[in-house]
Amino acid sequence: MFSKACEYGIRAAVYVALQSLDGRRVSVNEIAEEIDSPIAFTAKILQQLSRSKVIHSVKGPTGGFELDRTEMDTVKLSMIVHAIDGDDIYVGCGLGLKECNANQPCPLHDKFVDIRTDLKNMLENTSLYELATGLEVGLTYLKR
Amino acid sequence: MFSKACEYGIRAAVYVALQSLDGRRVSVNEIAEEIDSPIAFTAKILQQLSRSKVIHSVKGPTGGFELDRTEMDTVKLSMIVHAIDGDDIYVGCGLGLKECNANQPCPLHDKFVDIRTDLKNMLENTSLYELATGLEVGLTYLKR
DNA sequence: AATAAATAGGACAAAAATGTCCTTTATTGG
DNA sequence: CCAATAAAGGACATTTTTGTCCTATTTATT
Ligand code: FES
Ligand code: FES
Repeated sequence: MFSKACEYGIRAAVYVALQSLDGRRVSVNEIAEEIDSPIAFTAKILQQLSRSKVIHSVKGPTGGFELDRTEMDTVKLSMIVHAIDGDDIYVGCGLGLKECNANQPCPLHDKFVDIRTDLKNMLENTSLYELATGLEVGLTYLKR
Repeated sequence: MFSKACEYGIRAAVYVALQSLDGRRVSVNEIAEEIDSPIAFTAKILQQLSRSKVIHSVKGPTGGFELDRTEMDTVKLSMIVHAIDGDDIYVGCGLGLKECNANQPCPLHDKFVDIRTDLKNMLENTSLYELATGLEVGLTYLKR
């Protein structure tokens, strides 16, 4: 469904949001540890997220990654997925035709578009805040 | 969503079904031509589908790939996806945790499972016959 | 100013997915 | 039997994704 990079990216962003709720800024090392991901690879992904304004980065001692409270509401999963995986998942044809086109649909088009639309809506309506709060309460996990 | 191999596999299987409706057996070359896919790679995928009993293969002159009419109804997309991409799409965690586990869910679990279940149902309820008939009537396309 | 801590970024490495080529095996028809 | 045809399969090549390592840059602290 999502690339590894995207999975790590979402988990990382949720962790940053969670810690930002307590006003804590977090380092790449801490993030990678807490979401159980390869450190250097995670660093690349955090760079991408930072460039796409999904999270903020601060250099130097006491630096790290953070998010302000208001952004946790406005940043939706769709932005993260788009920043890392691009828009294939939103506009691509399920059977791999050049583009999805309702005028010359592939045999799976109608059924596929239904699912894709649900997925898109879900991603567009899910904020980092929402995901972070479940974690805070101890109901969900970013690693096992 | 699906791998390239899986996309080609579905398109190939639908084309085989379509031609089998007319009692025509088709070669790898014809299939690759008609679904616009790389020949040798398509051959490998057809081998997989044949081994998984999704389609039948016949060697030698006048050989090729075919499906009997009754199988077109019983073969569902879920079988093709499972044969080629495995069961990740059915049982994997959306955020990449080792396995999807409702007792220790990732933050996206509930919402992800909804989508995944819809996708699973769609694949399990869609037969090759259904997809082939749309093609036959000229309403859908396997290449553009 | 010097040091140290932290992200940014480039170059490289490994693994997986995608794709190609060639030989083998089975089968048909002459 | 022989030749031709088509799938099966093994080995290899290319591309993409995933992952690592090292250096540069920024900045807080002393
Ligand atoms: S054309 Fe294939 S999903 Fe729309
Ligand atoms: S645990 Fe992540 S989707 Fe179920």
